[in-house]
Amino acid sequence: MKEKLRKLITEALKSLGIEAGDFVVEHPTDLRNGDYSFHLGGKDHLLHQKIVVYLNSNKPYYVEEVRGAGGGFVNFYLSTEFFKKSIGEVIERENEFGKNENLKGEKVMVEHTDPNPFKEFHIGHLMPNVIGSTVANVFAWNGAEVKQACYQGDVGIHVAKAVWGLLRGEKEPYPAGAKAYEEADESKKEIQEINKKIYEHSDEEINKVYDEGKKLSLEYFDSIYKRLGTKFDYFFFESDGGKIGKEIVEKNKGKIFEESDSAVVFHAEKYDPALHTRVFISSAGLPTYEAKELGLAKIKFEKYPYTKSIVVTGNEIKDYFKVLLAAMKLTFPELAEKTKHLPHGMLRLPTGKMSSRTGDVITAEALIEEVKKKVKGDEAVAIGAIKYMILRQAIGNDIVFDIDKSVSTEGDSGVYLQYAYARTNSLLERADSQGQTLSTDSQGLTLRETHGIEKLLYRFPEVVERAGKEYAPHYIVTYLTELAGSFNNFYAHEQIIGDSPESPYRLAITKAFNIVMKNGLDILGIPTPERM
RNA sequence: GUCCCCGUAGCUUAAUGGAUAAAGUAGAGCUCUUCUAAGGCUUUGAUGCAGGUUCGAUUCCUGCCGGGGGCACCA
Repeated sequence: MKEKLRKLITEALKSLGIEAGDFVVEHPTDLRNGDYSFHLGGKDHLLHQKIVVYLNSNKPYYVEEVRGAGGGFVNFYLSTEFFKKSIGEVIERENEFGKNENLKGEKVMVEHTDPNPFKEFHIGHLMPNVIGSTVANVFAWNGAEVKQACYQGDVGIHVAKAVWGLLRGEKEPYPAGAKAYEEADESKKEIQEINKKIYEHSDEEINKVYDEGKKLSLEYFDSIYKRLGTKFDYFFFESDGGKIGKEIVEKNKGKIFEESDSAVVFHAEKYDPALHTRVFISSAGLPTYEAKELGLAKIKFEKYPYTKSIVVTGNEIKDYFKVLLAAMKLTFPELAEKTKHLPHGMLRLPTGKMSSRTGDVITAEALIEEVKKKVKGDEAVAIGAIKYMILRQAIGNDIVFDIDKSVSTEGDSGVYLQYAYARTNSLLERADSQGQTLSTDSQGLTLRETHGIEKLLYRFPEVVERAGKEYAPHYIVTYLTELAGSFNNFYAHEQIIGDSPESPYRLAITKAFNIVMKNGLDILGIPTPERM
């Protein structure tokens, strides 16, 4: 639609002998200002008038009227015919409505969640998990072939800490190891020794403890993915990335990487003054996360030759990732170009609530259980509430998770959307059982009376498209919330004007709303209970 | 010290350089009693400060104030 109008405007300008220049077709925030509008800039009133007159006398069926407005805006009001047709289109395409093929042929890999074996899956992992899988869905709806990957830190000092704890029979191996590492020099040395042995796979006893612990950890993660509805296509491990990464760095030592204090580093500030030096291979000869990630990029591409690789992680490694990309640009320029880092904020809880027995770490499961308590044990509602809270705002900002707000039944919550969807299910079912039919012919209902629900429904595909272009799933959340509000409004208003509830047109709108809500929630990964 | 991110109604958040800065919630008032009131209507209320660019700035630039994060062997 947007493109059609853009073309229309360009043609109009051309036939008026005006340079097309830059203009943006957009939705006015206020529906009274039309369904679409554009602005030419400058303040040539005469020109402005000429365009409006021209467009009005050459308008296609889908435009009802073109009006000039103050400040040089030109507003398009779409026709009733268009809206009726769009409702029909929603119903016809059903669970395909909203999909487009903009990214057809693209192969996208989204890496997210990345929990570390031997450690807990805490609330911090919920952010990348929810954001990553939603971004993956959004790209799929835009026509791309999408694979989801999980990268797990199965080697490194944190693992050594946990193994140290396991070897001593500690009940909570990781916290015990972490504490000992900080507090006792002797333990620190032991842990570093273990770390090396894990890399080398050289000690029988450690291998046994390690393998068993890793297996248990992965099973534990699997159970959480199941609950959250996450589906990974690939699992990568740091132990794999490390090996290859180290080779890559060593091959380029003296060229890209330099030796310094017996470690191998990359002086990123040489290429960009805003960046800093980072260690790629430690003085103990072990690859750091930087080198591992370099190796990972290669492994990923060999498994799945992507055209785009998205890595979802926390904000705190934003600068580090820039350094990594700078290094990748020199080693694998073609991969660096395809890599996009998507940093997100932290998930925090209001202080004082939910202290965890294991210390200051709160597991994802504990949070889910806590939310469940508030919703009569309904897992689908609890998961939806959590996902909604994460997705409702722009990626990158911190979130203070307020449990009570997350399960609020009014306004801004996942429950509200799930309820709106479930409600239309029963309306449709009732109508169906009474043999009522739907029709997109308005039968006496005018658009004014329907309060603009159609004016939102047809926009769904645009929202999906924009969410993909800007990595902004929150556009979809905002849209669905607005749509649900509009539907309530529409429904309440129908009661007031006394129209028959069995109006075929109303039924058609209800059906269309039901479809869009379902599709939207599917993209967000929010469960859609049929009944509530 | 330096680099990056953030600062919008009481609170939580929106706003591809555009129109009277948008919602939810909280506050005030009103509304049904046949279909889910988990609803609807009305109302109060905001861009940290000072400049600059622009026809037009929450958005871009500079400085300041305030909060968070990174800055060599953790990830």
